[in-house]
Order: sequence, then structure tokens, then C-alpha cells
Amino acid sequence: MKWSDLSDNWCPVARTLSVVGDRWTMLILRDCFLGMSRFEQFIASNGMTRHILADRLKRLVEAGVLERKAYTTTPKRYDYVLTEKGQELAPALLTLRDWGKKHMPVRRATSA
Amino acid sequence: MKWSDLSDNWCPVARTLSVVGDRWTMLILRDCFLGMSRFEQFIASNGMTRHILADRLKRLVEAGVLERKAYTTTPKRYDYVLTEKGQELAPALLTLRDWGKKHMPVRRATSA
DNA sequence: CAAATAGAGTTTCGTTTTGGAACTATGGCA
DNA sequence: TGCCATAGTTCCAAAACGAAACTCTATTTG
Repeated sequence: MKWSDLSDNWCPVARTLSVVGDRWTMLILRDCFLGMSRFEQFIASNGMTRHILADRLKRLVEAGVLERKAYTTTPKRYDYVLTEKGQELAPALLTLRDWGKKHMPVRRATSA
Repeated sequence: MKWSDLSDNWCPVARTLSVVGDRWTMLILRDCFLGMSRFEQFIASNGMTRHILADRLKRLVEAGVLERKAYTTTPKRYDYVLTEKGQELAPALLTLRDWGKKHMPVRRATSA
């Protein structure tokens, strides 16, 4: 099965995962909830590579989770901000955070 | 950054995603919550390939989310059942389900 | 003015991961 | 004896990914 086929799956969990179920998307959204909105901020925050970030941002905008708002015209540059639909992923992030706090203790310190 | 490095990330969301943040794991867990426990059931339920399922089950057992319990000895066969730690992912699944119900309407019917 | 810096991507290339399918292994059953 | 069920494992080609370099526009600095 192709991953993209999940968007029309009978199961609402699967349909959600078709948008946020890959390895990096939730971390981008976490950063959005922490107040970040720009390409270089996301890059600095979670160590993903540039073209993967570009791809994920594009998908999230297409999915209506983020909105791409120009903040300068020359050159064109954009803020990526949560839409209403994106905001409503907050409970999901919070449950994931709570589970991590309880069940995934940190073994050693890391920089990133 | 390697995905495996996330398990020691400062952020509890990232640490959670190091276990359940890939493309199929959450769907396996959904099936567990729906009462499934065997290899062929998971295969029939969500169309993932056999060796990816085998890999994910192994990781989930290593992570302490599932437990591998023999239900026959010859040949050795196993049920994969949620541990306490796994059970506590229920709230996360529920928030993902709710978001999908609200924001990801089905466009066309699918079989799987 | 030339050169360096900053922000936001895009391209290239080599390595991993994945999807698809076939193959293996063990035992029950007709 | 041969077929079926369960649970994997192996193989190969295709897709995704990580790392690094490159592009483009404009601003700042020497």
C-alpha cells in the first residue's frame, strides 16, 4: 500500500496519519506551537535537512495545517503559521508529550 | 540528524516520536487497541508489507510497548499484546482519531 | 563599490528504507 | 503424501533520506 492512499482510509486515525504520520512533521508542528514560523528556525530547531523541511512545509500547507504568509515581498519570504485546523492538533501534541515525559526518560544529555 | 537520535532528545514529544513516529507504527497500535494481536491479522488489517511489520513489531517489543507472548510452542508463535506502557498510548490514538474525524473527511470509499 | 552575510530554498549524489513478491520453516489436516 | 495456515526472511528495484554544495535576492560591512 502507498502511504498516500491513507488519506481516504475508513479509519480516522489513518487519515490523520496521512498528514502528520511521517518522521518529521510532528516536530515541525511542535516548533510552530513553540512560536516558530520560519524556515531557518525550523532548521535550527530540529536537525532535519533543508529539502526535507521544504517538502514537509509544502505538504502541510497543501493539507491546510499551515498557512504560508509573506512577510517581505522582495525577496519573497514567508512565515509558516498554524491554521485553525493546525491549532486543533494541540491536544495530540500534548498527549504525545505527556506519554514521553512519563515513559521515555532521557538517558544522556544532548545538544539539539 | 539520524532518527534514532531522537530517543534522547530534550523534548518529550520527540522522544515519543522516536518510538511511534514512523509511518506504520501507530496503525499497528490502533489494531492492537481494536483487539488484534497476531502477525497475519496486522497484515490483513493495514496493507503494510511483511518485513516492515516484522521490523516494527520487533522495535515495539524492544521499546516495551508490546509484549511477545507465545501461544503455541511447536512451532513457536506469538501474540503481540499491549503492555501497560502501550495501553497508555490510548489518549494519543484518541486525539488523532478525533482530529481525523473532524478535519479529514473521506472523499471516496476504499476497501482496506 | 566589492565582498561578505542572511534567508529560503533547490540540486546533486550516495546511502537507507520501503514496497512487492517470492521463498523458508514448522506443523495440522485431508 | 500433498496442501494449507502461520509467521517470518530474503531478494531486488524504487522511493525517500542525509549531507553538502549551489542558487537567488537583498542587505550590511569594509
